[in-house]
Amino acid sequence: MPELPEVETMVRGLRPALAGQTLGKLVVHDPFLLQGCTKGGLERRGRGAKVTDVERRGKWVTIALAGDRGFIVIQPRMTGGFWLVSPERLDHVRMTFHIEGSDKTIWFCDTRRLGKIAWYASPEDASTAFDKSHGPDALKIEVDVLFDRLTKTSRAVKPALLDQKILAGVGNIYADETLFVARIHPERPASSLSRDEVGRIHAAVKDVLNRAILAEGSSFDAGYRTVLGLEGGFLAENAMYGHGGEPCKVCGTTVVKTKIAGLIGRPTHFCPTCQPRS
DNA sequence: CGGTTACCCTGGATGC
DNA sequence: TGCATCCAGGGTAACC
Repeated sequence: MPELPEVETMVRGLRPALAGQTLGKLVVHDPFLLQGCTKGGLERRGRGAKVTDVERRGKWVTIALAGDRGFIVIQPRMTGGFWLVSPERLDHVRMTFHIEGSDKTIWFCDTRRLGKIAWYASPEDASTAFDKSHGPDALKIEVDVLFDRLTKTSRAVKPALLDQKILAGVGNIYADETLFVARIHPERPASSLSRDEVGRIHAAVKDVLNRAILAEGSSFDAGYRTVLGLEGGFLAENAMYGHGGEPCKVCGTTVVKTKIAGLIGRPTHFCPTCQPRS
């Protein structure tokens, strides 16, 4: 579930609760999610550690510990999320942080167990790992850089937008909304985009992501919730995801829900009139 | 090498 | 009711 706006919302909720606090203990409930560390090792690093900061990098949540305690990276992927209030499903709890000197607990839950929890010795090590698989953040990338990166590939523009190596943070919901706002067909070869078209994508991606952050992300079914267990409101105002078969809010044409090459199992929504192929 | 697909995992919704 | 199938916000390994 979580894309950039959901992860940003999580971090904004987590930071005041965690940053500056000391962990009485950290408990790994499901070692399956661990990558490059063990339950015992991570719990030992966490015990008595002071949290210096909580940040977002792309769709990663990073938790910096003081001194030599290292740097924790959590990838929520499809169904991961943090709770400052008791989660609805205790059987989906994968890790908990316990604040020293209080009875406060922060839960990390992940229904489908596709999320990852990694530990790095230093922020630099984590940055190296991040940079290997990610391009510039979608909220910070400059238009000329986006043009160079997008037009280097012959893939369709939608899978290119979802490729974290091109830019970091865009996921399926916001890729569809971005291309609708930019009036670009999702199957347009990325290499065929003009400067003007990439300029529209550049403006749209920031507009869409910032509006989604203001709405605290997108919630449907039993998926993503804020750290307080509330639903994000973006799907009440967006035009594409979840609106297949409905009239386009701009022109009234029926919104198409389909699958496109390069994106197995992921739906793509677009308006054939607002987003012509040519 | 670049593009595309299979697969990781779980549970809710839908269909027979 | 019970069982099979499909679907889902992400990402990576393997394939062609």
